[in-house]
Amino acid sequence: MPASKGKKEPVRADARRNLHALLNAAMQVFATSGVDAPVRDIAERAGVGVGTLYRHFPQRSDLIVAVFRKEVDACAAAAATLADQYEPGEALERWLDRFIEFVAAKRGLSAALHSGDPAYEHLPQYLMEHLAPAAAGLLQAAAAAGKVRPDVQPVDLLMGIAHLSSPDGKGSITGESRRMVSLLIDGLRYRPNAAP
Amino acid sequence: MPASKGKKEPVRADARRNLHALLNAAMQVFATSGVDAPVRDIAERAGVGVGTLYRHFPQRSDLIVAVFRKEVDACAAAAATLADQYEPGEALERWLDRFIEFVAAKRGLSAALHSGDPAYEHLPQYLMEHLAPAAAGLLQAAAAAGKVRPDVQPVDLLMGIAHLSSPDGKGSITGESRRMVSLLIDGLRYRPNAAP
DNA sequence: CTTTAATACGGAACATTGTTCCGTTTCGCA
DNA sequence: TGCGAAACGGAACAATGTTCCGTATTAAAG
Repeated sequence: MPASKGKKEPVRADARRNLHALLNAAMQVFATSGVDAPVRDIAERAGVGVGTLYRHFPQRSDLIVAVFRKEVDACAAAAATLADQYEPGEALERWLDRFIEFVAAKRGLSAALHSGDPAYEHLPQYLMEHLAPAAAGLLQAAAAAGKVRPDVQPVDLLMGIAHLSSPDGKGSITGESRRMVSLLIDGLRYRPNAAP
Repeated sequence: MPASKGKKEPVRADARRNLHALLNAAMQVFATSGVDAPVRDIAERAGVGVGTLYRHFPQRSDLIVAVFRKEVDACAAAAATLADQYEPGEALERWLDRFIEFVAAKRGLSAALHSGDPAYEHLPQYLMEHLAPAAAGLLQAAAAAGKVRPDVQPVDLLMGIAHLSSPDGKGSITGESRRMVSLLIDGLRYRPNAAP
C-alpha cells in the first residue's frame, strides 16, 4: 500500500506546474523579504495570478508550512548525496554547513513559530523527525571511520547548532556565529591520543 | 535635581489631554482587539484624528510600550493601596489576583515580545523592576503576620504565576488556569502545625 | 483684553496589501 | 476534434497604515 501523501498532488498538468512554481517563488521571496512578504510578489515571481496562489494555498500559513517542509526535505536529501560524494568526515562537515544555512534562513520563522498559531505547531517535530535520522547516519559513518566521537546524540548536535546559529536575530551568519559552531564541531572530533 | 522623565509631557494643555486620552483608548482597544487593532479604532475611541495619534506615537511600538508601562505602574501602585486597605494576608491575595489579571491581559503581547523588535526588549526588565518590589513588600508583611512562608522569593512567585497563567495562549483565565494558580498560592501559606 | 506666533489638530487623500469573483483559458478525455 | 470540467488571471473591492496641509487651539506678549 503506497502511503497517501499528506498533500495531494493536483491532477492537471498546469496545476502541478503552478504549484511547484509557487513553492519555488515563495522560497526565494521568503528568503529575501521574510514570511510577511506581499502575496503579489510571490505570485508575480511564480508567473501566476494571485487567484492561483489562493487556490493552492488558501492560508498564508499553508504556503509557509509547505516551503518549510520542502526545505527540510531538501536538507535531509543532501545528507545522502554528500555521503555518496565524500568520505565520512568531510560529508558530515559539509552537511552541518548545509544545516547551518537552513537554520539561518529560517530565522524569520521564529515569530510565526511562537505566534501560537496551531498551523505551525508540528513543524519542529517535522524537522527533528526528518533531520535527526540524516544526522545520525552521517555521525555513525564518521564515527566508524574514527573521525568523530562515537557518543554524540544527533538531536543534541542539531539543537546545539540551531541555538548557536541564532545569536542576533537579524540575519547574518557570517561572523562569530559560524566560529562558535566551528568550536562545537571541533568538540566532536575523535582524538584519543595524537596531537593535531 | 528632579530626575528628567523618560517621556516628556507635552507643554500645551490640549496635547497633554489627547496624550492621556490616547493611552486610555489604546488600553481598552488592545484589551478588546489585541495589539494589532487598527489605528483608526484607537484614534476614534480617543476622540482624536489619526494625525494626532501619529504625532504622539510615530511607531505602533511606542504606543504599545507606553500602555504596557502604564499598566505595570498601575499594578505596582495597587500594591500600596491594598496594603493600606487590608490586613497583610488578604492584601497579598488580592494583589496576586490583580497581577493575574494583568498577565492574562498581556497575552497578546507575547508575539511582539518574541518578535526581536528592540523596542520591546526592555519590557520584561521594566516589569520585574517595578513589580518585584511591590510583591516583596506584600510578601514581607504577610510573612511577618505569619500568613505565608518567609522564604518565598518575589521574582519566583511572579514568574511562576506568569507561566501558569498562560496555558492556552488564547485568552480565558477563568478555568483551570486560575485553579492552578490557587494551588501555587496555597503552597506559600504558612502552616507549621495546625490543621485548617 | 487683543494680538500673535507657535503648536497641535483633523481627516481627506494616498499607498500598500489581503481577498474575492467571474469571464476566459487550458486540460484531459472520448 | 469537440466537450465539459478544472484551473487561471487579474480587475475590483476592502481594510489598514501613513502622510500632508489648511484650520483651530493655546500660551504668551503687548
